[in-house]
Amino acid sequence: MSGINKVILVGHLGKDPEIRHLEGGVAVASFPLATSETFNKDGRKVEQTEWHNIVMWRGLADVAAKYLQKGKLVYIEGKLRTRSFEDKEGIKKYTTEVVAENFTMLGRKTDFETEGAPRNGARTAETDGYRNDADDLPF
Amino acid sequence: MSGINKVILVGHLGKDPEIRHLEGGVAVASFPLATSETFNKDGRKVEQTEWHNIVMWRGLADVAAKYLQKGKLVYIEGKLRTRSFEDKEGIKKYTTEVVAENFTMLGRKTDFETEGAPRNGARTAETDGYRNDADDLPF
Amino acid sequence: MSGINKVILVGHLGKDPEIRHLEGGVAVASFPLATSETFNKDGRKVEQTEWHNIVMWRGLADVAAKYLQKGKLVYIEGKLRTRSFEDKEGIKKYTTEVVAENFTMLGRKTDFETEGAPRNGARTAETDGYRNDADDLPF
Amino acid sequence: MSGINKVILVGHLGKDPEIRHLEGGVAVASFPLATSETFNKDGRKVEQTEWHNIVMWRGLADVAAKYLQKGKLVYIEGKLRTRSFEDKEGIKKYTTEVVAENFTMLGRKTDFETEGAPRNGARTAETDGYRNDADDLPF
DNA sequence: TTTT
DNA sequence: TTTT
Repeated sequence: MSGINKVILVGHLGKDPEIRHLEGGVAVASFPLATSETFNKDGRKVEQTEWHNIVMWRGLADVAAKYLQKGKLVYIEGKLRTRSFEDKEGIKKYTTEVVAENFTMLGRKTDFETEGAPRNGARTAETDGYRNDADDLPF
Repeated sequence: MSGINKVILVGHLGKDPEIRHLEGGVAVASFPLATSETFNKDGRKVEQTEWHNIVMWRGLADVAAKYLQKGKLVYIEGKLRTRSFEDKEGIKKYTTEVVAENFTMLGRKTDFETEGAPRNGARTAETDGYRNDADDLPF
Repeated sequence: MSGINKVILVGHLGKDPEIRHLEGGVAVASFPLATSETFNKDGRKVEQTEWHNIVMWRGLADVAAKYLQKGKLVYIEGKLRTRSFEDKEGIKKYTTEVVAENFTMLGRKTDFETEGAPRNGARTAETDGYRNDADDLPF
Repeated sequence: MSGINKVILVGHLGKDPEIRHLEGGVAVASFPLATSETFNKDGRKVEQTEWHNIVMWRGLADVAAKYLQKGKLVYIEGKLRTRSFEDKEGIKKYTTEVVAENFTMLGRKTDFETEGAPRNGARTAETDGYRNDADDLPF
């Protein structure tokens, strides 16, 4: 039976998205996202930051490349996926990623403006609330 | 600023929960959870299963120990947490876990009955929809 | 700026879906869904049931018509939408509905078999985890 | 069996929270929240705003009274609840509300500063990521 | 490596 | 009635 595998994050990009193109031309964007939590410990405020590896495919990767940047606040919805790989020493390791299915930019209007984009009315419908229509992801 | 780090899963336990008690008596339960996704690939049905490491603390661990079992269908809400550890060879590795904040059992009523529990009206409010009231988790 | 409007429900259908076709042929399915919550009140178990009006459009409505039935357990993801209408006395009233964006059937395999469907391997990828690809909904 | 009834919203307050105290002293805060969605219709950008009635109880209401204000951007998690009431003409009507279980403020640091609060370091752990510990709500 |  |  089918199950549910859903992740909801609101956080800041730790770096600009890194874009790769697979053989066949499929675009893949990836970047780290920080979600911080503040709580009281013995009367002192403590901040705990969790880092997530975000991966975006195809059309979503293109939009990410265009609008997401280090420091931006973003809402991301996706699913968990753990895959194995071999490091340089040939040791098998595992990594868990959040494969994004859609994202929405949060924050001030100026936050949506990028270097390469016009400063007036640059934001399109696709920038906020972009939904991946490619559910035929290769995994 | 604070962010959001939320995971929502519906899946089946791959094993009975494993219960440990830390020095101080704090209970920790852990078990693998499978979420399956079925999709069409070239006209054939393909099932993809993702495995998640679930961790429950304190009161939630106690309830898990009492009611959760291999094969049960459960809804879990929690957050992502990646931690490092050294394997037996002393190699540093990372693992990502879902730290559960509450869970709800899904499925038939008979699914809530366990070996050790009475067969009549055994299910209490705590079994379905248990919420962790210990937000002072040690991480 | 764009926001987030998301609803996640797991519950049982109170009735079979009711299917209508708008002028233009667009299919709309609607049905009530019950989500129950059990809690302790003064030592006694009390069950509280909340009823939700679910609406599905286009392809999702077709799948609902085919597979969803009174009593089935289903996971639904969607968004809130409040609209006004006039009752028979001409009094303006409001109703809040959950416009589903995708759903997944939960429960036993036999629960996925319907009257009109073959009893062997009838379940297709579309039955569980159907995602609405029509984001151009008329509202 | 227990179900899931969960709402996740990110939006702006349409008004300051309105605080009432029930007999017994229980605090209740309520306010409208707007979630906007932008999409393309025939090449033109169209914005659709949905309004939600948010209700917060007890400790959560107190925190809301202290920190939430008209215009603020906030993440809210809660559940749906439909209740009936009689309007001034004695006509029975229904209203659906989102009973918040926790909220997190989003946006710039200056957005967390209120009239009555000191401008330096005013924000405490409670302002972002407040979780309602009173699950014994009166409904 | 983000943000407050 | 919010925000962009």
